[in-house]
Amino acid sequence: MSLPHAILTALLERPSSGLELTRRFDKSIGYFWSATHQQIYRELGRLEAEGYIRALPAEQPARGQKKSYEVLPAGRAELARWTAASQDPKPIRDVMLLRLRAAAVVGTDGLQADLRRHLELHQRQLAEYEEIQRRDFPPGKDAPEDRLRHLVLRAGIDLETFWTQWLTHALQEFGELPEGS
Amino acid sequence: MSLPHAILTALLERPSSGLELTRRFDKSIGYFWSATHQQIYRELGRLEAEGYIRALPAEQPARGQKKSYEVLPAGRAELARWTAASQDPKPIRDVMLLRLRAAAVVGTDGLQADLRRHLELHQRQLAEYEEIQRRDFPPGKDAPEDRLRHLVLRAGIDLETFWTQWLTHALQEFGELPEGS
DNA sequence: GTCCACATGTAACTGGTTACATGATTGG
DNA sequence: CCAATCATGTAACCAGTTACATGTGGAC
Repeated sequence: MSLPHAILTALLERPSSGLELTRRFDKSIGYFWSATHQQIYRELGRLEAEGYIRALPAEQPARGQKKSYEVLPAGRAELARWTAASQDPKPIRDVMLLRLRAAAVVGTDGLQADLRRHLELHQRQLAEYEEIQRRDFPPGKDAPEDRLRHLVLRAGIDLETFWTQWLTHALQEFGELPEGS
Repeated sequence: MSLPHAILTALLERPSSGLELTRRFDKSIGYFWSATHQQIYRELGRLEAEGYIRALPAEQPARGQKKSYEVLPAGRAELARWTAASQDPKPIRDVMLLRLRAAAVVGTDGLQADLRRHLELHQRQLAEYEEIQRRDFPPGKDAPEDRLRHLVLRAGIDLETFWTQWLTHALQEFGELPEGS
């Protein structure tokens, strides 16, 4: 049940229409909680029905018309409740690790190329995060509420750093592995 | 579409019944791809229908009777195909990061306790992985097919290490943050 | 014989994904 | 007026989750 709360957070940061939210979920919040426009519209409907948000201005009844939402007090309260509530961390769920485990049984043919591709993708993501860090969090001047946002960004940076290192390591092992087993 | 391939891998490592698989998915493979017994039985049915696996011995027709499965050549081929096929990495999807981002808007009240709890859980998981490493991969004698399994374990160790460090860092920031904002 | 653990399953629901539908606005 | 783009939505499907159902075999 995280998507509604991701949307509430985004709307508190800035009231938006469905499409604007969709675009923001392609970056920013989307870096650690992605969503498609179908999910977002469905969830906006539910949130409005529950009285957590409301459509902003003059009535725009239907399709094709832009409709912006803002968070109501009940929505803010629900988000605060959810943020403070205890939640268990989810175990890792990663396909590449599964593929490596499978490769230990059926052989490593063809895997190397995709490992290299993933390494490149993670390096690119890491560079993007570091660019954001340079731009939004120059050293030595974090405003107090920016501290938390910087913390989140650093998690992204550290995770991508982990992947690049691990994949590099994996490719080294592959270099030393006998062909196709 | 990863669960069937996780099951094929597990069955190749050792033919098993549904319940045995369920137990093995509580550790080992389950460390990076978990599954409940309901999922496993459903998937075993599909895999058998597709001719990737077959029930092992004398016919045991129904409920209450143990039923073991082994992988057929077609199943092994499918697993090899899947392992080698190019697949995009999934973006991060983490509730704690979302909660921190929300806390930047609605305040950090109550979050600190759960951060501490998560830190403990990740430390415990890390210790468990390191114990497995000591037991199964003593330094200096990795057999070639064990190399890949060790690589997977090291990913788990490094990820838990990342989380413990990041959570420690986050708690330090919280110590310096003004109360409840 | 009854209870409990073992073992296999069904049903209903939820969140996420993919494909498609429909209306409004704007540039040519 | 036509095509492209913006914007909102519907429908069908799939994987994972939760709750429950049913049968077997052994301990007492």
